[in-house]
Amino acid sequence: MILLDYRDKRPLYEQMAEKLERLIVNGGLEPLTRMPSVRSLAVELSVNPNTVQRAYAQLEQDGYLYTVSGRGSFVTAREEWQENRQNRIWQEWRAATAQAREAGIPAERLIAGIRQIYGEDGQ
Amino acid sequence: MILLDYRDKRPLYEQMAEKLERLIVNGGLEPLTRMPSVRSLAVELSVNPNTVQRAYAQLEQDGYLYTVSGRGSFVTAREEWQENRQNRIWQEWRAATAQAREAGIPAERLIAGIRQIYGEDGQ
DNA sequence: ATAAGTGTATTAAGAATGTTAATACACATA
DNA sequence: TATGTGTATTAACATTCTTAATACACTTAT
Repeated sequence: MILLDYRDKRPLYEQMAEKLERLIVNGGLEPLTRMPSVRSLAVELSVNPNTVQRAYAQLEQDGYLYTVSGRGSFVTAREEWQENRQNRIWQEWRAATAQAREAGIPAERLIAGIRQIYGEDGQ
Repeated sequence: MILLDYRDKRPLYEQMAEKLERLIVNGGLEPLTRMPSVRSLAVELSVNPNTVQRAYAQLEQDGYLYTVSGRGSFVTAREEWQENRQNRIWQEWRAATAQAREAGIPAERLIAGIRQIYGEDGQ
């Protein structure tokens, strides 16, 4: 399913969470399907079950997974995690924009920045 | 000059740097004037000189101070630190905007956000 | 020259935090 | 009731961070 990189200096659970998130965002994990159990994935990757649990908890916190007690963890429906993700990013963007205003960057410059970033190739 | 808050859980140097930055940004410290020496401010606040040094180093890194060897640390000219500050904030804003694009937030929503944030009272 | 004032580099001790593992618990279902 | 699920708790270990002690380098006034 995923592969850990031991040259990566980040903690295992963070690395796992990031790889799984990317997998979900890129459609590599079908919504509503069950994730591997904490223990089975732990065996597969040779780590402690708690490490997998922590990665799952992070993904659940971010809305990518949900858990049914005793049955397992499942991938959230696309529309749902997409909305959560957009809300998080939107909050951060607003904070960055408020800072820009406070620093005296004119609104016109921001709008020009949007044109540039949204214009680069795609869209 | 400044006062440390011991209920604040952040490290001393960070607290000092933040308070001094605010002081400079708000015009409480005249550009081109000398800062208190590392040792004198350390005595005044009852901390180790290295702690003050670290705060000063941070401020210098961010362009708020500059140092003349053997003579002391001085407040940077307003235009200069303002430009540094805007550059930092601009970089962060661009990153946030690129993320917004990747998450599928439409450009129009961002532009509306700018109107709202820049419109709130002042301008 | 030299003393006193500046910032800075180096090192170490200690504290605080973060990460992983061990273990036991609670729930669901075959 | 046995097996499979996620979760809570605790502890050990590692890592990072913070502060202090000390010595160094430079400038300037005496």
